[in-house]
Amino acid sequence: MQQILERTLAANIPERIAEQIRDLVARGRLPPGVRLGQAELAVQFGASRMPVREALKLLCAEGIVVHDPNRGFFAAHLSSEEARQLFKLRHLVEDALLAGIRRPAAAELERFAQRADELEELLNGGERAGWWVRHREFHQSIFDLSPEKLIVREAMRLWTLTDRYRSLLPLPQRSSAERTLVRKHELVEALAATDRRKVLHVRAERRRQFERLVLDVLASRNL
Amino acid sequence: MQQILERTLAANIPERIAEQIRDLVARGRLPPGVRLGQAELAVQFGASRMPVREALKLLCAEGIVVHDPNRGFFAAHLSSEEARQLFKLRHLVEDALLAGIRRPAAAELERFAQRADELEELLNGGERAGWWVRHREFHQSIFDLSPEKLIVREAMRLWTLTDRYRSLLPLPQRSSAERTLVRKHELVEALAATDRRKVLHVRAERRRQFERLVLDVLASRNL
DNA sequence: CCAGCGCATTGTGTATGCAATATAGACTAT
DNA sequence: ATAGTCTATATTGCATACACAATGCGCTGG
Repeated sequence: MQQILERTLAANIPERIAEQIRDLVARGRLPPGVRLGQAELAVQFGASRMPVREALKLLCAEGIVVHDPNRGFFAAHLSSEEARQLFKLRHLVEDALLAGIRRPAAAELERFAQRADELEELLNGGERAGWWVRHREFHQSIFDLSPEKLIVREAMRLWTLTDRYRSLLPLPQRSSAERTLVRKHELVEALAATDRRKVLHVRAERRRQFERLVLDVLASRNL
Repeated sequence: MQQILERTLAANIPERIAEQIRDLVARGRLPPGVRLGQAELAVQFGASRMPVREALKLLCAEGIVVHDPNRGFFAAHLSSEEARQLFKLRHLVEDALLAGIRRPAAAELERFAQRADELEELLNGGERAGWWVRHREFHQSIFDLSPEKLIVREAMRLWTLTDRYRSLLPLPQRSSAERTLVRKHELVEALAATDRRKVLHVRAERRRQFERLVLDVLASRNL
């Protein structure tokens, strides 16, 4: 089970570990409520308990891990109530953010289109693993068109928090996935036309669709 | 300079230390950009470097401390740009929050009025130290009228972040302080009447006033 | 047989030690 | 004189070690 630290851009160990754990949680690999033993994780990541501890504290601050003092760290539980509030915040923050994005340069537009194509490829290839991270990157790069960096960070934090709920969702159907991709290209076109209203609208619709799916699943499981 | 850990409700050491440092930063005792050496703080708080480190990481996640890997922790800088974005978020979040508060029970109303009076007393006594923490508590108790606990936490986080900027402000003039108090009692009345719109309006106005003051000071100092 | 208590075990929280990295100052060469 | 480099020092980051708290189990007594 010895899982090695994958090479990433982050220089320091705690962040790398946090990234890994975040991913494991997001992909449902570490189910909600599970105990996150420090020693166990330490050997899994080939580090000592201290960086692991710091990573857990980080995730704790992000809200995807909870910490009972003297008892330990646990993967945070999911609830429809939390989901609702998270989405409410996301709607507020992302709408405000997208309302103020600048027009992308030609090279950036190129890159957006390219990324949208990549996403299409990944989807056709049936790879679900890489999909969500690329998906996230794609939208982050859109957010980055805003000069309000602090708000962008906030938006991404909320994105991460809601992302945990994706693991609940069934695999996206082929048809719905295609609809999503159409929307992505719609988005790129809107960006090209500097049609902020359109960008905002497309994103908001997508977000609300996601929200509906999540809340439905949660309701059906009495969470 | 041996500063002892004051007794507080928090059980664990890192949180207590974080609280202290947060306070020192908020009161301008640790000016922006200053180096926060781990060993130094450790001896000041009579603890070892590890809890201090965790406290710093905590504050780092909160955004009032920044961390250059392998270089150390520093008190975060202030900037009008950050302030603007923080206030933008506060406006969004608090407006949404206050729009959904419930009517306080009779006992709670009593408590609000009492707190407003306490604030008046503190102001007359010229005590500036206790004022801001009471002020904060007062508004937190209003936020707590919302069932959306996660959003309340978010609001308080943003409150803390903007609170750093208070240290820039000159001492409130007597007259303006009285105006503020009038507004507080206005607020309590609006709460009593379940007039959400009024509550929202009073708070929003206050917030924008604070924002203006902060941005003016920052502008005058070319920050 | 069950409830309550005490002990052992497990795991967290904190302290200390050591290696690695950044910083400052002096020295050298251009 | 100034820029560059090398070295000494201070500080961070991680690992190890130890103290303490919580949990679970067995034992005893009712």
